[in-house]
Amino acid sequence: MTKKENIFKAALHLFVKNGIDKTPTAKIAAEAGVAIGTLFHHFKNKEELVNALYLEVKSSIADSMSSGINEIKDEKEIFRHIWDSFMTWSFNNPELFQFNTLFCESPVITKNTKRQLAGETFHFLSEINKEGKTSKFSRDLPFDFLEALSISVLVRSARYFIENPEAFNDSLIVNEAFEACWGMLNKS
Amino acid sequence: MTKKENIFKAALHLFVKNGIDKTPTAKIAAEAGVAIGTLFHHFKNKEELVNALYLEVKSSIADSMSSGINEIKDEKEIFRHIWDSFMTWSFNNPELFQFNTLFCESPVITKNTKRQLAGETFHFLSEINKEGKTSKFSRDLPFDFLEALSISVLVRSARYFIENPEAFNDSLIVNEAFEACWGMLNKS
DNA sequence: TTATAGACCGACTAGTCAGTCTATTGCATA
DNA sequence: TATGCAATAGACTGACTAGTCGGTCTATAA
Repeated sequence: MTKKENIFKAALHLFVKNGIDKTPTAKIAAEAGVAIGTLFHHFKNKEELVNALYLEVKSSIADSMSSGINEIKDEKEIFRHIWDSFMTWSFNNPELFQFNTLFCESPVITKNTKRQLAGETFHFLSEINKEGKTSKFSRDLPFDFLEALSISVLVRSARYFIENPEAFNDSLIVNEAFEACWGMLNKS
Repeated sequence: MTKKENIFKAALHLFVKNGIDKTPTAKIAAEAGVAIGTLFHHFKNKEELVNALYLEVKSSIADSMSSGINEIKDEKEIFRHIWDSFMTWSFNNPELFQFNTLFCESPVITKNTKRQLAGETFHFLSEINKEGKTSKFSRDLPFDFLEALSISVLVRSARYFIENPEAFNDSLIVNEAFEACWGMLNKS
């Protein structure tokens, strides 16, 4: 593992644990086993490090979600695929997941960087559902509202599974959680 | 308005706008039109100020939710009452709402203080729904999971209404949003 | 009129942190 | 071997911040 990767990993860990503002660059360097100068050799400043981490999250999550999605036709199945891949990704990358939920609204994340994740991660949702302004979900609400609600439920479910790993191994619970989300988006 | 109240208000405003860590006590004092010494006369330290603000949120929200809830018997109606009062409170107190969502998980909030809000605000939920370990919601999920999901949807809906005030004046949207949440918690 | 309490003031201190600077090492190519 | 660039190191600087301290001002009570 390169020193740069070490810095990355240490920063992720400390940011999630103590918050970005409460994490001195000196501590990041120390945990990475690297001198301060080295840290600032690889990243122009702290902000750049944070934003790099943010893009890392973004690409990691996008990778895991996009695979195989184009083959699926049925809408509920597509949404299920999104659900499953997000849950699995979150469960397997709890620190990246936490970094995302904790800091995706942080002002340290540049507008430039920002335009990409929270929106783009779930861009699939938009692509799939929006036709003009109409949603394919049957619940009669503005599309951006439904989108916001589903993201919020996706994220909260993932957090629950991280905190209760045994629930994630119980397919009855995972299914029912998905149905709960689906039931929110669609009239019965 | 007393100077203490001014400090309170300025702190709330700046914390929500810039974050707790990025708000120097000096700026709070300045915005409150008060000397630094005065701020520290009223609050032992910055942490105490934050925690005081937190308790303010808590009591404000609890006040608005508890009124009249005991008269209602029908379960869906009770949940609707919770829904309505939370939406109204959030809509009328957007800065308190934001303070809550932004900082309720912050480590600056003492464990002691913490034990009270996020849990207790929606304590109604628990009281009303839990009987032993069984939920009165028909969705077959652990109660704490359903509770987490409903809080998350409540909060996200409130945020949507704050950001889209015209939607909050459209009772069709408000009703349908409630039904969406209800549809998540209950099988059809 | 004097005494007491406590709200209020702001210059100051001690410490922290992001980022710089200068020096050294290793490695690749001429 | 010589040259030059990327990587590494860590002492250091300057800006900033939480909180202090000695003291003033005001209002009420004795």
